Amino acid sequence: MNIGNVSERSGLPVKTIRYYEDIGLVRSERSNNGYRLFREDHLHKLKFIGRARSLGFSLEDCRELMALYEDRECAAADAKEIARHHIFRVEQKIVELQSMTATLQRLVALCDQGNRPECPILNDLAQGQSSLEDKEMSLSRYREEPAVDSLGKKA
Amino acid sequence: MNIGNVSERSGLPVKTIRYYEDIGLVRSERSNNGYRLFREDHLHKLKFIGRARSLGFSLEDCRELMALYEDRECAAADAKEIARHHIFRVEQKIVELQSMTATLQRLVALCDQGNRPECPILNDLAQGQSSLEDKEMSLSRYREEPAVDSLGKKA
DNA sequence: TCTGGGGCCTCCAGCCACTGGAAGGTCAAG
DNA sequence: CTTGACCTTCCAGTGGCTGGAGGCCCCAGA
Repeated sequence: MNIGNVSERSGLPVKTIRYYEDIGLVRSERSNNGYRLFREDHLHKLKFIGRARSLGFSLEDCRELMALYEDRECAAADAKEIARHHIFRVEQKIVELQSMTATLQRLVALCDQGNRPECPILNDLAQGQSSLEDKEMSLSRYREEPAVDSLGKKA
Repeated sequence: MNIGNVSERSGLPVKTIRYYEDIGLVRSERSNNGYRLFREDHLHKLKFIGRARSLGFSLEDCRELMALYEDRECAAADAKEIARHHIFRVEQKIVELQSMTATLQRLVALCDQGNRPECPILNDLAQGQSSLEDKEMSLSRYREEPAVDSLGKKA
């Protein structure tokens, strides 16, 4: 298989596959013309990575999970550990984002009520306490773990 | 005020403040020795940005919000629009993350039940359907909006 | 007056996970 | 023989910082 074919069958962009090879996440042979040559098991690995990525695992996580998958001894416990840790990070992130939207929604609601000369959103950002009853949110820092990275990508 | 002072009072790292100046988000004067010189209104702006960032707004959002804050006419509606759009993105992100943890938790639960020779997590990643009843999750792509970026940072 | 230590400066490189583009080689169809 | 799709490499950029090198500046203490 050439890379375009693998891309189609794995759902990963061509550039991404090349990038994964670059950082040593997958390997490939070469045919005489210099083109990358992929076999079924390469494709399999790429799908594995794609699935793990879609669940939010980092590429380093993927590397570990793949290694576990390769040498199958006692892998389950380790994989579970990685997954559990990942769940923890994702849940933290969710709480954080929920807290954000809650605050923003209160601000927008205040805006909707109108009958105020100034914008409550901008005021809150400027003073950090103008319009909201519970001010804990404002200016609170979210500087914890490296956390879960964004999965939003352009298709 | 020197930059260290501003850093302390705004809660933003020195490097970050310099970076914000670099990208033209804030300005500063210079004293004779070449040190950056900040006044109260610079500090005010930096706090504004810090608060907006803590609510998940991008630096581009911050730029817009600040511009709205500067020239106060009809700013409220625009600010609300930005906030609303931001809420939308964050909520999408939350749903996405919830779906992830749900899947992962099912996998970990399967792992905990034991009495399987192989690890359900790794199997699912490898086949995308081995252990889960509802397979929609696996290999589903999350390629939408540029989305909300990670807020996890090292302190 | 010297010295040390802290704060400040600029510039460069790196993080993650790609993505875009330029410049060029290869291959199959018409 | 040309066209156009596909492949190659390499370089640069994204966002939002962060770390480090190398070098001023300034003040307190000996």
